[in-house]
Order: sequence, then C-alpha cells, then structure tokens
Amino acid sequence: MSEIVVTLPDGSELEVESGASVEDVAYEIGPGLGSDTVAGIVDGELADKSEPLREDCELVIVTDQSSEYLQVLRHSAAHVFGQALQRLYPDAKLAIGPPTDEGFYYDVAGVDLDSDDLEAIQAEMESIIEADYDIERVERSREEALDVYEDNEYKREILETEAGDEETVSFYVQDDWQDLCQGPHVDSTGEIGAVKLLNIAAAYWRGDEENDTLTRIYGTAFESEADLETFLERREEAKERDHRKLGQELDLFSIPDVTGPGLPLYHPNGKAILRELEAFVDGLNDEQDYEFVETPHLFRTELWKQSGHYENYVDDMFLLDVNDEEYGLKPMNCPGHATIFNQGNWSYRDLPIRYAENGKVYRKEQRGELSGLSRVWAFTIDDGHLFVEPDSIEREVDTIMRQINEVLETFDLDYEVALATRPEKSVGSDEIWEQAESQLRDVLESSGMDYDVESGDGAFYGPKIDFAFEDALGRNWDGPTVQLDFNMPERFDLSYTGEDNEEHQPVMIHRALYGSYERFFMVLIEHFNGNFPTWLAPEQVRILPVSDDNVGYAKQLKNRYLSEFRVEIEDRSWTVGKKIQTAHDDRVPYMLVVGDDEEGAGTVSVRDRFEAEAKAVDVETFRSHLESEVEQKRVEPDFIGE
RNA sequence: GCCUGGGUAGCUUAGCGGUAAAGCGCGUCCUUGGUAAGGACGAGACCGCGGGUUCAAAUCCCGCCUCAGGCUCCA
Repeated sequence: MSEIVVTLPDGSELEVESGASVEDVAYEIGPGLGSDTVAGIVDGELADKSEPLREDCELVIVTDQSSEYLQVLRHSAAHVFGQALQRLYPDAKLAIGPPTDEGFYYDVAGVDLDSDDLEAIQAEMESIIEADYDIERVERSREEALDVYEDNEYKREILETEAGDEETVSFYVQDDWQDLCQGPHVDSTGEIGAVKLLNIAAAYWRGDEENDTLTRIYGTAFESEADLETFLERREEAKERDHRKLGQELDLFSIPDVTGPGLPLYHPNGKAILRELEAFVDGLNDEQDYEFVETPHLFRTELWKQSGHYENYVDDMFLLDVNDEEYGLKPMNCPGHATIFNQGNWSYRDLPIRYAENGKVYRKEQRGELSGLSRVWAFTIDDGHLFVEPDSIEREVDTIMRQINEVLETFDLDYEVALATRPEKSVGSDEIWEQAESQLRDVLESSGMDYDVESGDGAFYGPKIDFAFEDALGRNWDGPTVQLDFNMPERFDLSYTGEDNEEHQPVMIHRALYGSYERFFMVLIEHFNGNFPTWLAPEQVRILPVSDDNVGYAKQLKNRYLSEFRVEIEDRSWTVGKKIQTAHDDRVPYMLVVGDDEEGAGTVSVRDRFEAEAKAVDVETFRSHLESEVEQKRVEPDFIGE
C-alpha cells in the first residue's frame, strides 16, 4: 500500500495509507475527533466521512462544531422531507434536494401540492426525526440505480450525465427509504433538532425554462428549536421592514396598476428623501469639478446603433415607432453624454471632462422580475461620464473610489469590492479589454483593498469595479460602480488634440455613487427600518401642542425658529398620548411637546424617536443642535444624551 | 416570459351563490388633554377589468390586467 500526505488546516501533514477514509484520518488525529466526525472537506469539497483518500490532499474534519455542519444537517433534512413526501404521496418523483444558505429545498414532480399540504408533510417529517432512523451510505452499481429509478426521468438523467462516468453511485438509506445522493449526511434522522417547511414555489428542471416545471418546497432545519425560533423571528423582522410595506405606511411611493408595472410614483415624503440624496451626490460631484448636463428620455435608434446598445441591449429596450421612424427610450445615459462631448472641440488642456446627470433610464425587464423599488422599468442613475487622457485613468478612478467610500460611510454601510471582467456579449478587441482590465486591477492593487474577481460580469463595453455593500439585515447589494470604456469613444469617434498637436482618443469612465436611486432608496428604507437619519427624514420635527390653545405658539416655532427644517404641527384635537403614538408610528426623529409651561417660558419639551425626553429646552439650543446634526448627516437623532 | 397563489372602502382585512362587514384613517360634534390610542355620530366600495354559467355572481368558469413567492436575469 502506498502512502499519501494529508495536509490539515493548521498546516501540519499526516502520512496515511492510500484509501484511508476521512473518518480513519480523524481517528488517527484523536479518538475524540474520530467519533465526532460528521463529514470531511477534501480540497475544498464537502465529502462523506467514509470517502477514501487516494491522493495527497488538504483535509478539514467536519464535526457538529463546524460551520459546515448545518449544511450537512439541512441536506439530511431535505432527505427527511423526501421520505415524508413519498410516504404521503407515493407517486411523487424526487428531482434534486440540496441545502442552501438558509435551509434546503426539494424539487419534486408528480404531485399537486399547495401551502396547506405543508403542515401534514411537516408532521410526517417530525415523526421520521422522532423515530431516529440510522442514515447509511450504500454503494450501488449504475445499472442497479437505473432500475431503482425506472419511473423517475430526473434521477435517470442525473445518472446518465453527472454520474455518467461512474461505475458505482452512492445512495443514502434511512428506514425503508433511499435517495441517490453524494452526501454527506448526519448519522441519524434524530440529529435534526428542528425543521420547518416555509413555502412552495415553482422551478424549472435544471433552471432551464425549456424544461419541465417542478414544484419546489423550501424548508429549513436547525440543531435546536431555539435556533429555528431565532431564524423565524429574523425572517419576520425582514418582512416587517419590507420597503413595500413601509413605503405604503410612510406614504413614500406607490406603484398603482393604472400607471403600469415597475413605474413608481414618488409621493412628497419619498421625494423629500430623494431630494436629499440627490443634493448629497450633486455636492460631491461639484467638489470634483463635474459639470451637470441633461439629456432627453428618447433618442433615434441611430444613436443606439452607434453606441452598440441596439446590438447588445435591444431585448431590454422600449422601442417606439414615431412617423415610421424608430426611437428608443434610453436604457443608459452614456450615448447622450458622449454625443454632448462630440459637439465640442477639445484640447488636452480641457481634459478630464466630467459630465453628471441624475438621468432616468428605462429597461424592459422580465415582468415576473419586477418587485417594489428593487426591480423597476424606470429608474434614475446618479450617472457620471468622464472623458480622460489614458494616463489620468488611475487618478480619476481613485478619486471616484474615494467618493463612493464617503457615500457608503455616510449611511454606515460596510462594503466589498470586485473586479468584473469581459462578458460573453461585448464589443471591442481583445487588446482593448486586456488593457482596461489590467488598469482597473492596478488601481485596486495600489489601493491596497481586498477584492474579488467576477469573471464575465463586466458591462458589454468595458470592465468595471463593483461595490457590494451590506445592510442592517446582513444582505448584500450592488450599487456603486466604476466602469472603464475604450469602446464607446471609438464608436462615437471621440477625440481631443494632444500636446503634440495630434488627434487622440479619450477614454470614457462610467460611474455611479449610488447606482440607481430606486434600489439605493429601497435598501435605505429597509436598512433603517424607516427610521431615517434626521437629514433624510421627510418630516424632521413634529410639534405637538398640548391643547388647541398652544397651536399659535407651535406655528410661531415652526415659522420663526425652525423654518429651515421640515416641520409639521399636529393640530388634530387629540390627546397628547395619541399625538405621541402617531408621531412614533410615523417615525419622526424629534417631537416637540408644547403646552402652557413651554409657551410661558419660551421653551420646548423635546422627545426623540427613542422615547427619551428633555424638558424646558431653550429653542435656540435645539435649533442649533438640529442644524449640526443635519449638516453632518449624523445617522441617529442625538440631541438627548449627547 | 414561465409556474403557483392572490386582487373586497384611502389602508389592513372578514365574507366565498341570495346586491356587502370590521378596525384604522377621513368629516362633524362633545371633550382641551402633559409624554405610546378620550367619546358620539357620519360619509366612504360598479367587491381589478371584460365575457360566460345561473332565476340570482364579490362568491363558479374563461380571457386580460396587476401583485406576491419562485425560476432565469439585473441597478
């Protein structure tokens, strides 16, 4: 028997006989670890503990303390689901049932399920868990496996494709039930502490819409009931924060049927926030010498042919026939900006030219994809296009990255960066792409930031750096982006006169600090749970007169002292308690309670959204605090307890 | 676009073959309140749109629009 070298996570190396299993190696390390072994990670791939090791490899032993344990457990839960389903519906055909980040799903055919059926299936699952069946791995020949799945075309397809080269395939058996599966799994069904079936949806076999539609049941599993409870509470919390619900409740926006899908209307409250967001980036752009431009929403398709959008983007464009001529709503702002550049005659002394526009664009996304503000047909990009000399690319990209950092820091958002490279559908030569990608790589390298490479995720005209930020619920979003483009300048024949008196082609940089206002707004709504920082809040202060007699004083405060802020007076004849309740529901950062005492002394009583109170506050003290809180864009109201 | 499930007052929802119900909000009146919901009365709905079945349709059937959850795609 030959020896192989197994490298462990701490870097140590272990010599074992070729063919030793993951579990054998674990026992070699220590008997405690051996008996705790659930599975292994061999060269990064999750493997069953009985997996024989035949070559030198890196090995991580998975125990119930490992982060991968949950994944294994959930995979087993998917099997328990499969068994439960087939107990209740013997005709059900199982397709695939993998674990996911949040749980597991199983795609099935041959059953007609709706959400009411889940309860019975879950009860069956619980009884399988209760019975604590051993889960055993069994090797069968491919022929034998094909016999097992005589009536299941999905499993047969897996056997003929993925397992096409294998002599034998593995099954996992529990009780009288088995499933074709590579594993790994936990030792017995009883290890699953808690399961919950969540919802039911449809999915295509292998994700291809040409294929059969399968019924997908989503569920999750945990080691304990308590973990499941925590998960369900978080889920409920995310539902409570849903921007569509808050958008309705806080009267921010609507998407009524009559206006068409994915075409949101911003109400005064929503627009108040958008105006602040616009002013913020407009200010940042002013600081970097951007010039503001404006372009129409509609252009002749000639322009889209010139830009390459007609070849590469028509499927997503709204086209209109106007007097037998074809026009298209703009899906991007760059061709308009390039055309503006082309109306001038530039020297190297003029560059970089930096154009900015909060430009509305239209993209005909698939109908089923539209959702609240996160996917819409009409959205606004805080767009910017720079026309630069090749040797100033790095400096400009670096400045943009600093701007993006400032934006994300302002909202208390952490982020990661990624370099997205050439996609399949693209324009331009290999040399141009290589040059562009290597320049972005250089900027990233010299910035010292960690970054991922996302192969094939670039725009059709050039590579880009994407910024993925994380919200309060731990979800990641793309938004800010910097894109390098050597192709559009060529297509539009852009030029400037160099120091050598020769014509040169500028490079275009496309960039956005938010990405789209719609999506960024949506993320902010959920990130802050509607509790916007004071500088963004549609209503920054609400004055609550104790009785109707104090309304006059309230008006005086609003008009004379607080006119620079968004202030409302609650003048309905309600009790103070009700006025406070309503102001909290409306998520107003500051309430000023004013009764006879305050009116007599010329003060206010301040209450913030955290329920903290401060009495007999001098009006000017409050006003100047508010001014600095808004000016510095502080994330939370901090007048009280500062 | 495809699959499944929905669309009932401004909002949230009940009703599911016999021409509509509640809470919140809105209006009027009483109350003038001191830090998380005072009271009374009232207005408000072609029950998503169009067709069909039926003596009778919000309710059953068909088509369309639209929303939700997914699949694929993306800012």
